Amino acid sequence: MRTDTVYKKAFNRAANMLRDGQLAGELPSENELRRRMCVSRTTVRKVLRELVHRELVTERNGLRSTGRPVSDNDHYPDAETTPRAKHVEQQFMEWMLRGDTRPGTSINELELARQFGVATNGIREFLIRFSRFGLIEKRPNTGWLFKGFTEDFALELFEIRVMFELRSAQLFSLQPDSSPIWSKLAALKMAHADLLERIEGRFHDFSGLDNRFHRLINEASPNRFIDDFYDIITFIFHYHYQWNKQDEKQRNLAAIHEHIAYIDALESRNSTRIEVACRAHLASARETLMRSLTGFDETSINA
Amino acid sequence: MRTDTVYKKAFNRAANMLRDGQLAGELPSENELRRRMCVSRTTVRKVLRELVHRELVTERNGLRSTGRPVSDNDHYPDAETTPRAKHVEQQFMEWMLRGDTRPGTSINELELARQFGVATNGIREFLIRFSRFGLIEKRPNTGWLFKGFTEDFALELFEIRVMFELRSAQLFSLQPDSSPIWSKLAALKMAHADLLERIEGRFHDFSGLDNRFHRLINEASPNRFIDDFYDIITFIFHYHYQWNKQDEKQRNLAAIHEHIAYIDALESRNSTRIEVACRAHLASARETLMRSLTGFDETSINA
DNA sequence: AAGTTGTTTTTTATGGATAAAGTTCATGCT
DNA sequence: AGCATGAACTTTATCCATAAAAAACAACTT
Repeated sequence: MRTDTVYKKAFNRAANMLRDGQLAGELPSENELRRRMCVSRTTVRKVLRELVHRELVTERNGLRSTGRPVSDNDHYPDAETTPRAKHVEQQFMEWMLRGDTRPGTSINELELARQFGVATNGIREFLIRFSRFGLIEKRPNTGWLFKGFTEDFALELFEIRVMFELRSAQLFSLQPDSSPIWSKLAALKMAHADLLERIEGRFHDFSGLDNRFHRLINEASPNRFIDDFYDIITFIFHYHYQWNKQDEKQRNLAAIHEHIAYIDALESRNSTRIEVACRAHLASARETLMRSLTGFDETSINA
Repeated sequence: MRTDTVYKKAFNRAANMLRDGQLAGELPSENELRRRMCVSRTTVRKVLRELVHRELVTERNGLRSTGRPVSDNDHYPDAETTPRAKHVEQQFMEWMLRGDTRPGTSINELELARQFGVATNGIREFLIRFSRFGLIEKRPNTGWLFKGFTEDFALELFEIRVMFELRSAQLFSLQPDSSPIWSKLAALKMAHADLLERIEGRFHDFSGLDNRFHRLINEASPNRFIDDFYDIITFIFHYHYQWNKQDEKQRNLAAIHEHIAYIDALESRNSTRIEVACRAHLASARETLMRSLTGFDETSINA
C-alpha cells in the first residue's frame, strides 16, 4: 500500500505552524493552506480532519480556529514522514558505502528487497535512478554490477567537475554589473565570514553553504547537463561524508578559506586569478575525497 | 507475464546458424552453444527442444545433428524478439518526437500505459531511465513534465559535447605512436573513404561510422561520465533522424568530409589544427540539428 | 463572479504474483 | 577429474491490484 507520508509530513508542519503561532485565531481557507504547504487540498482536508479530531483545532458552524496547545507527542515520528523510495535510497547508500561491498559485487534486486523490507519494484526503480551516478551498471536479465566507489571514480568525477566549474566561473565573471548574481555572491561571502567566526560549534553548516556557492556559480549561465552533474556530486558527497566525519572541522575550515579566495577572484573578474582559485579549491576537494577514500577502504576491511 | 523474447531471438539466431551452415553435422554441446549465443543454458535447451520438435534438428540416442533445411517461416517475427521495455522506448520516442507534443505538456503514466498497452510500471521505469536525457522532469506525486526537444536543449547539449570532444581529441593526439588507437583510426579513415565512393546507395551506413569514430576518440582516455553523455547523443540522434530524413545524403556527405579532415588533424597531432577541425565538425552537426528542429516544429504544427 | 467546501474521478506509489531466464546442484559418462 | 545432461532453485521482467494523493467537478455562499 502507498505510504501516507505526505499526509503525515503535512500534519507535522501544520502542528508546527499552530505551535509557532503562524495560524493563530481563525484558520485560513483550505486553498490557502494548500498553497502554503504545497500539497493537494485532499491532503489538507485530511490534516484538518485529524487536527479537529485531536482538538488542536476546533470547528464551530464551519469556522475553524486554533484549539488546545500543541504538545510534542502530537507529531508523527520522522521515519513515518519519509516515503519508501527515500528509505530505499538511504539503506542502499549505507549498504554500499558502509558495508564491505567490494567493487565487482553483483547486486541482487530480490535480496535487497528482502533486506530492506520493500517490494522488488522499489529496488529496481532506485537502481535505475542511481545508475546515472556511474557506480553501478545493468546487465540485462542478470542483475546489476557494483563498479565500486573507487579512486578511478573520484578521478573521473573530478575531471568533469573541473571542466564544468572553470567554464561556469569564467561565464560568471562576464556577467554585467547589473546582474543580481553579484549581490548574491556578496551575501554568500558574508555568510562564509560569519561561519568562520562561529566555526567551533557550527562547522556542519558548511555543506549547505558549499552547495549554495557552487549552484550560484552555475546559475549565471545555466546548462541542464551541468546541473544534473552537480546533482551527482551533491548526492555522493552527502552520503559519503555523512559516515566519514574524520577531520570534518579542519576540512571545512580550509574549504571556507578557499571559497573566500575564489569569491574574491570572481569579484576581481580577472580570468587567470579565477582559474587559479577555482583549480586550487577543486584540487583540495579532490585530495580530501581521495584521502578519505583510501582511509575508508582500510577501515572497512577491518570492520 | 514476462515475454519470451530472449528465447525467440535465440531461436532465430540458431535457425540462421543452421541455414548458413555454421552448425553443419553434429551440433556442439549445450554449453558451447550457450557461449556462442550469449544466453543461459536453460534457454539453449528450450531452443533445442523446439528445433528438434520442428525437425530442424534430429536427435538420436543423445546425439543431435542438423535436420531438414531451414525455411523462411521458421523464424519468429521480429516484433516478438523485442522485449517490452524496448517497445515502450520506441513508442514513447515516437509519441514525443512525431506527435505534436508541445513543451510544457505533462506526461501521464497511466495514459501512456493504456496507449502503449503495457503496465504502468514499465512506463515509469522507462521515464526514470529517460529522465537523464534532460527532456523530462519528475514532479513527485504528480507526474512528469515534458520540457521539450527545443533549441535550448540542442544548444545545451552541444555546449557540453564540444567541451568533451575537444578534451578527448587533445588527449587522443597525445597517445604514443605505439598505441593501437592509431591503427584503428587509420582503419576508420579508410572506411570513410570507402563509404564516400559508394555514397549513392549506402549513405545510411554513415551513422554507424559516426558512432564508431566518436567512440574511438573517447577510448584513448576513458571517462565514464563522458561515455554516458555520448550515450545521450547517440540515443537522441538515433530517434530524431529516424523520422527526419530530409537531406540525409547531403548531410552525411558533408559530415564524412569533416570527419576526414578531423582524422587528418588528429594524425598531424597539431593541437590547433585538431581544435579547428573538431569545432568545425561539431558546429556543422549542431547547425544540422537546429535546422531540422525548427523545420520539424513547423511540420508538426500542420500535421 | 470569485472563492468555499463537499464529492467524485483520476493518477501515483507501493505491494504482490508468476512465467521466463539465469544459476546451481546432482548425476552420469568418458 | 572433467565435461555433458537433467532437474531444482533463484532471480528478473512483467502484469495486476489498491490505498493515498492529486485533480476535476459540483454545489453553495457571500
